Amino acid sequence: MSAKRNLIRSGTTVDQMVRAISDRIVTGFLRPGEKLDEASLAARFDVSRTPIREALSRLSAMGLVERRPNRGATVAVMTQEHLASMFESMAELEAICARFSAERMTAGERRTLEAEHQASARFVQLGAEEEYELFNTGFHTRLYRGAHSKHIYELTVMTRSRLAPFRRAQFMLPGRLAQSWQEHDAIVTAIMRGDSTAAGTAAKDHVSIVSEASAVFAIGDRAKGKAEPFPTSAS
Amino acid sequence: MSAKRNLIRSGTTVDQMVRAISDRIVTGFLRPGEKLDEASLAARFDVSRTPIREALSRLSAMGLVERRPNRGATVAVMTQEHLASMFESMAELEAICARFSAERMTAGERRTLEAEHQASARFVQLGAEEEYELFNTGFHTRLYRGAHSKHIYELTVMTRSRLAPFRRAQFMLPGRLAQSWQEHDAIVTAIMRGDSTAAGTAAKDHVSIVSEASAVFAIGDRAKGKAEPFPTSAS
DNA sequence: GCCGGAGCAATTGCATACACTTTTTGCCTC
DNA sequence: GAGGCAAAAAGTGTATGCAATTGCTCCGGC
Repeated sequence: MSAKRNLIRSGTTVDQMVRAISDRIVTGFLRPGEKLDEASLAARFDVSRTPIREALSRLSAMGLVERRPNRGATVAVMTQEHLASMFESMAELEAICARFSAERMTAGERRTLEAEHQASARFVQLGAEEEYELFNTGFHTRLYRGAHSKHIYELTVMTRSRLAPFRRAQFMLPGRLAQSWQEHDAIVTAIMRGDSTAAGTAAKDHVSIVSEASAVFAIGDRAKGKAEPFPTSAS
Repeated sequence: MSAKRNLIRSGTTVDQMVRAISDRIVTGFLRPGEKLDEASLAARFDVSRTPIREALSRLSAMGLVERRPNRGATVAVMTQEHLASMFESMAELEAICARFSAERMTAGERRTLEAEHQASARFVQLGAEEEYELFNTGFHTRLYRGAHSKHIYELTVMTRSRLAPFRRAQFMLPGRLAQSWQEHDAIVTAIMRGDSTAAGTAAKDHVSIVSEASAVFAIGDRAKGKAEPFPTSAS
């Protein structure tokens, strides 16, 4: 085993490969539609083809790469339509979670949700984007858990993780923090009232706005033709 | 390659293994929580461990088996709560598809949907369960496609496939065929009118009823302990 | 008698070698 | 010169062997 890889402390080799390849995909180092040759990847990361194959399987399940039998794997092409479709799905899923949360959250869950939400106002005042983003993730996770439906939770988390790369830049928009907080407030208020319809609507609107904000960035990124902003390691 | 396996007509070895293992899981031959030893499975099906490993990966992604690093795979335990949660999700997803279909289906899609639906009345009159089940799958698929949202489609199909084993027996209930057709009719009518709210509600109700019907069977099936109804090929 | 650690067996993870499928390239024919 | 077929090359799919991790058992100490 190469000494190099020992330094990258982490779990199994497959996990490392999954991370390594998905990183290169979401950062654009590997372009959509690009062919992923098993042997090359294996050589590139100094492992055998076996863990590469398994990593590609997992990435395929995640939707980051496409695999066709006997024809190898390619980086999944995320068309603008598909991206829109995923945000749309995300809005519907969040709406479901919010509705269910309004109906099913325990008193304790409601208290925690509201408390954390109120606490996050501080980050808005300070303009602490990092911290707010961290809180934001937790807030939504709470919402998903509050639905008390394991499968809905899984679907939602999966969709969110697939959208993650396209959401990164949203808080760079001026005033987005405060607006986000207001939207959260509408959701929390509805949930505290037990008003599932209002909670659903608020959640859907929240995602829709994020969607628009992100789409601008995602597409802007592409359109600008930022083709080579990455360290072309080795080759 | 053993001549035996050549007779089992199908794609790659991994596909066969996925089918074989998932069959044994959904039919109860492999019980929930049971350990899935790679070597044993490989010997059992007369293949090497490699395709078995990949099959287990896929089944894990499907949610049929659980895998822990260095600890092997076990048949996923599907609690009654989780099953209920999945049917609930299915109802919500179908509702979304129906709503979107009511809003977005093209004139052609609407025509086809209605035509096929009307044609299926014949299967009900004849009591042709096999044919109706086949049509039924197509009907729902049309609904999912009609939503014109690739990601929603994927989520819905995925959830449906995970529920498939628990739905098989539903049409064995007396009068279920006619009732199913009536429910479909409500959905189709709403979609033809472009009434998304009504379509969503009708679709949700439809799944809820299927859910109740299936739950009875699923649990009954297990309790009866149908352990050995399968052609134990070889060995 | 119970708890803890070291050694051993069993099983998973990774590497390499071989087989089969697909694709490309070059040659032959029209 | 263009089209098609065939053979080779490239790349995926499967098998097998070895390394590494886990869990168990057995022995020793408290």
